[in-house]
Amino acid sequence: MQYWLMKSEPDEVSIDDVAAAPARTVPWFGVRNYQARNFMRDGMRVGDQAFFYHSSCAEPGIAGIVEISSVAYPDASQYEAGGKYFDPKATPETPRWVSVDVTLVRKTALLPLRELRTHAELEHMKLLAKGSRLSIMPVEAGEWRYITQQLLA
DNA sequence: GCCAACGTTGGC
DNA sequence: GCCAACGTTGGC
Repeated sequence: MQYWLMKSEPDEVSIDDVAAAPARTVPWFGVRNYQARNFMRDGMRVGDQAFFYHSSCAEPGIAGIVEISSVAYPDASQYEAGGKYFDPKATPETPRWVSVDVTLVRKTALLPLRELRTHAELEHMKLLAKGSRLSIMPVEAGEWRYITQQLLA
């Protein structure tokens, strides 16, 4: 069992959007970074859990917990000509980008990035590293436990 | 809106 | 394969 953190702009897909989706499940689409893609494709297993993180918004932070509910499959948005996520080099025969499905476990009170930064126990989190911009990253088991038990209790 | 940090592209 | 130029991310 691996733990993850996944960033989404709430203007695009928020934790409430996941809660409102059929079966509380949405495809995670639009990842266009190879490292993040490889985490989805090679690292994620059905049943893994992830922090759902709101980024690029007034109050960035952890907004809930989701579970990975599918293995990786081709991201449909890469084929949508004219769309924001279109990739002219991707074809159905040789897809370049993948999605996984995520299912809501629970929405939480927002745990702001500002707050995360104040905990010495979390100082090594990849999320908090200077210049870190990855949209999908692994979370250490100890960090996961600390955040879920002490901060999202 | 600014800008630091990082990733990608493409000429050579 | 180098690296400058450019584009993107994302907090502030």
